Amino acid sequence: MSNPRPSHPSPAPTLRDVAEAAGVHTATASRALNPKTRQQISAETARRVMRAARALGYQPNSVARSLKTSRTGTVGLVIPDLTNPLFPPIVRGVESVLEPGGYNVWIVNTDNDEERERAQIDSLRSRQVEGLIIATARLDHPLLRHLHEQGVRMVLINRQVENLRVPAVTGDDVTGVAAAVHHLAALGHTRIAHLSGPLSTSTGRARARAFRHAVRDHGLPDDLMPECAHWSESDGATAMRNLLDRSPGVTAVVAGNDLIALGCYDVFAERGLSCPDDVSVIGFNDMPFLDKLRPPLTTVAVPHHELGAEAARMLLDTLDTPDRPARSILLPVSLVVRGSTAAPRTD
Amino acid sequence: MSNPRPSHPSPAPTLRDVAEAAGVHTATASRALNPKTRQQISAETARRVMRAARALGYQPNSVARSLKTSRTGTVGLVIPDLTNPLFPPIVRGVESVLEPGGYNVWIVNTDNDEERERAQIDSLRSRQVEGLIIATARLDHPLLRHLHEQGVRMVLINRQVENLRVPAVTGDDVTGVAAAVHHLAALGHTRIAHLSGPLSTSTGRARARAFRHAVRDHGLPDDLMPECAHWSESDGATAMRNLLDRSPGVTAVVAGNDLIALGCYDVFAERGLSCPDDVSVIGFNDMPFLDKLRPPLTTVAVPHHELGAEAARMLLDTLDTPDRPARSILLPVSLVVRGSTAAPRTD
DNA sequence: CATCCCCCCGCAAACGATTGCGCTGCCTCG
DNA sequence: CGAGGCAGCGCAATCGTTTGCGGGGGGATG
Repeated sequence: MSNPRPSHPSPAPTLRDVAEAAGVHTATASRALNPKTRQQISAETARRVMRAARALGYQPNSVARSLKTSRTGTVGLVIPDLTNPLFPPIVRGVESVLEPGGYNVWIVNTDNDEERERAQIDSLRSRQVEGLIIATARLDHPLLRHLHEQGVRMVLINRQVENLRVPAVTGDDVTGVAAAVHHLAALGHTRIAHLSGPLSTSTGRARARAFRHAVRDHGLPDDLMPECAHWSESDGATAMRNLLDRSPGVTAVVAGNDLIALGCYDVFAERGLSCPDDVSVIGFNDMPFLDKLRPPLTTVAVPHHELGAEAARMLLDTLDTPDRPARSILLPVSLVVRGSTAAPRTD
Repeated sequence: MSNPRPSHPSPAPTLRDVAEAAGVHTATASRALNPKTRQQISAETARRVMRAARALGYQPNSVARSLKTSRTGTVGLVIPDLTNPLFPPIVRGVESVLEPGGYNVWIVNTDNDEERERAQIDSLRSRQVEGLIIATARLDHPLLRHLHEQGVRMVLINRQVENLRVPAVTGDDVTGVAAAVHHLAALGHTRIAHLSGPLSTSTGRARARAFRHAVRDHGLPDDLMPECAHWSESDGATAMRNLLDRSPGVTAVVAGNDLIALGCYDVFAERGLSCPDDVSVIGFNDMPFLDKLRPPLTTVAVPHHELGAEAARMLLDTLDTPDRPARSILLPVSLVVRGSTAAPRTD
């Protein structure tokens, strides 16, 4: 017979209840339940306690435990928007190393809003997270510096902050962009544009700078670099429209990321342009299902899962040994050539 | 001058520190800081306390607060895999109503593994979440019943459990599948298959049943219903291969979800079949970027954000008034016709 | 048989906040 | 001038665990 009135549950059993049921003191019960301290207790007593615990369905109250031990076993993961397919793999990567390491991950979204970011991080801190992994793309604002000064352990993903010795892990944007430009140049393109992400983000700026260097290295013009207001399909589309209107000679574009590239696809459809025959496009990130697009999108694959995993490893390191000097690492990316790039039309 | 040794941070200030700085008792400080109780304190004192708090950078320790008040302001959100594009919108939907409601959301992944699910839920409970939103697809297993008996407040997404009065919100699968079948039948298809999701999931079973009814209503055969082992592209592909081998006459398929439909695309590419000319496909869910596929996938759009938001509203309701009878709601879905469906070839 | 040691276990103090209760002192009113 | 009331604040208990310390009892040893 199941409980007919689940709305009036008996309160959850506490350690006291277990101790009483086993006829011991709470201290003894506590030690018996903790594998680390169990050897201080006679096997017989330990058995009795554990039996009582399981009979009562005892679950330790980790709020109380955290208060006493001042360890929560929790780290915060700050991302802009879970809905961006970029981030779920990062999240899973982080979890894949933190959970076996005994930590749980608390995810918050900031929507790239400074105020929300502050509020969310405050909330995480008041919940006593032991560390932070920050994967938001905003360039340096005082918050990070402030946190660092307060001794908050953290590691950054996809973001560097100038003059701040905080560990960071990022994809090798420079090499990725260079590979993309080289690929297009080798196909014979001479007027290559870059639809950059917002230059207020560290990633947007890095890729734009890398693009400029890459085209210069090939002796190509570096003035075709409109900026998208956001990393979104619609902003990519409007940037592409403007570009086409103002610089009709463009035959290839390196998009700041895959979403921006998708925006280009929309414009092609609008204007009856053919990709890759009329214009080639390269994305960035290699988010899922790009191989099923029309045409399949050539892009730069970034190892997002690894990005997350590596960041998590670095955080574990800094939690273990806080004095370790902050190192930053760059993960290799790779150009994956699909169907959205081809030699320019020769007419 | 920034702190040169962030590895030895001064411990975070406590309410005591604030109280001492303001020259009052902790009780007074507590009341002064809490807007609800602030009127018990003289304006002058309150000001002094608040000033001291902000000077010290005081952040209330919500672990201690939770222990005392036995309220954590946290609810758990249990999903199978954040990487499945289905879930991020649900997550955001949940957050969009819970955060304004004063709650924070803790997300966990189960990977559809029973053991992981149990462990994750245990972890959430030990952290004293006040409610649970469960969006995993496994059919009834004893865990849910157990939780319900223990009086755990929860609401289910995309899942019903038989004989259990737990609120649930789901998409209207029956109507969606019927619309898909009707669309195909109207185009002239007579041999329509269903690549069902795993029948161990509530969704898989519901859609399969709905499909059976729908084809019968149209006087069509109901024996073309292979089951996919998982909701994945690769399992969709193998099911499609088998189907094609055994029932070459099939001209249209209703896939259990979009991923399975994508698996069909892979098989078409392998075998040189044309979609929709040789065979039509309909997906389910309308995950992002389906309009950019080759061909754009016809699918049934499920309002995932709303699913999450509605579930969150129901959870808020049950948290407020636990005795309210559990109601379940069905959200309307809609067929969105794109390029993957057409009349069968007439040869 | 006495001594010592060590194994088990209980005592009690924390962790940082909240909150019912009661005390003080001032103001008001009869 | 005295009594009552109330505003403002402090006292101390409490939430559920963990953990240093000490004590009692049993076994081994001389």
